Amino acid sequence: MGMSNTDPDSKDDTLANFKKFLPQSGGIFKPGGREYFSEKYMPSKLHHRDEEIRQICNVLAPSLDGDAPNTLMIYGESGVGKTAVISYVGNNLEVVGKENNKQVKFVYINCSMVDTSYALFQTLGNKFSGNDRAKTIPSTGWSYQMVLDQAKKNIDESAQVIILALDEIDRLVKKSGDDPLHTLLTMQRECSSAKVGFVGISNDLRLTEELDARVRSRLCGETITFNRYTADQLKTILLDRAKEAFNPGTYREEEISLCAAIAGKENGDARRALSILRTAAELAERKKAKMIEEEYIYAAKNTLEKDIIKEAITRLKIHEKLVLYAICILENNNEAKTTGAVYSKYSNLVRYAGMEPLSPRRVTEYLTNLDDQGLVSAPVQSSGKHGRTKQVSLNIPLNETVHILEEDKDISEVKKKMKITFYKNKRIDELS
DNA sequence: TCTCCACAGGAAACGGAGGGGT
DNA sequence: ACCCCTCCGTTTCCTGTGGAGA
Repeated sequence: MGMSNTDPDSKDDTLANFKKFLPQSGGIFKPGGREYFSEKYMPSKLHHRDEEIRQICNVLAPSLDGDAPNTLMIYGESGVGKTAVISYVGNNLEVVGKENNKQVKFVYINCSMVDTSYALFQTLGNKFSGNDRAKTIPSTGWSYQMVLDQAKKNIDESAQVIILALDEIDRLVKKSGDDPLHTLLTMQRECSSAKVGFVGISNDLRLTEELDARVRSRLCGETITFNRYTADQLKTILLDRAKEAFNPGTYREEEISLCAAIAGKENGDARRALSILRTAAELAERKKAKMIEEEYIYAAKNTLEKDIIKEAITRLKIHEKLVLYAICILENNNEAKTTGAVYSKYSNLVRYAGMEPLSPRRVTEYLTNLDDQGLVSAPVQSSGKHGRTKQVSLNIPLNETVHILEEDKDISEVKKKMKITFYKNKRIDELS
């Protein structure tokens, strides 16, 4: 029932629509070329990290002699190749170990997904469960002590040299403190057959300041810091990738340089440089252009920035969106944006929709969150007699933000119930 | 120098969802 | 069937605090 399809042409239209997306011969990308830009893609050559790779190999080398290597900390901002380098070295270590009959196991855990003690030891234990149901630890249900015991048993029974890389370890510490690390170090000591070496990877250079002294001293054996890529270095990385992903004659060195220069100026983030280039190629292909031109690079930069904002906003929880919406309204009305003002605007908004507002404490946390994500800045300021409060300001264009929010499914549903409208550049009249 | 505002932000606890062992 | 566990988003309760004005 419902929409019966009586139009004989509609099927063909659909097909025609799909055809537009089929790779064109003479397009920018080679067939399958897009995968060279995926996060998972591991290039055969990691440019400009020879020295870092050499140092890491030096530290980890004892594992090939059956010893646990010294603990290694790797610092560096995002997009400087930390994860790529450690995976590269780790995988090679396993291969070389196998060739020489010295079993080494490389285990990589990203702590942004695994950020509690329980989750860490569950994940770790299951890396050594060998798909044996009796050894597998469920994601919840067991007591913490049981998880610890089983994980330790699994690890020790493997009787291997293990290199455990904990990526984004600063996230783990931020959420769960240094407790999990301390337990990990104790476990390492208690293992009799297996030998465990740690590699900690952190975006935050001040990580160790937050650590307890006993953890700090044991964790910081060796330290390697990755510097940002310069524009020149980014250029060789991009050229390499372009050669693999694009058809010959569809790009020039000039445009690649521009791309590298943009990313280099910002923060030397290779991931960002690559996504600008990918998006530029995507735009060029859609416009049926023969080459990637300068204009596509700039356009790519713009759309990416918008996309990032849009994605960040869509990922927010409903009440976070509502808080942001309240901030937009205050901004539009030129009213003060203190914590209290934001909260009362937000709670009004929510009540108009017949819902219950969250507690002020929670909203304060949301504000800090929005600040962390860069959508607003909310520094605490003291105005003496008028108390201490966050002074909130939007970090993103007002009109665009409102547009995104009002398009958003969550907000538009709430708005329907609200009997309240937000017109561009017009004051809101709140109905009671 | 003291006061006192308007919150900041830590600690604990809650409740219900998702999952145990016996 | 029963009582146990942890996790997550949240509330409740709380103590701490920068600085304009008295």
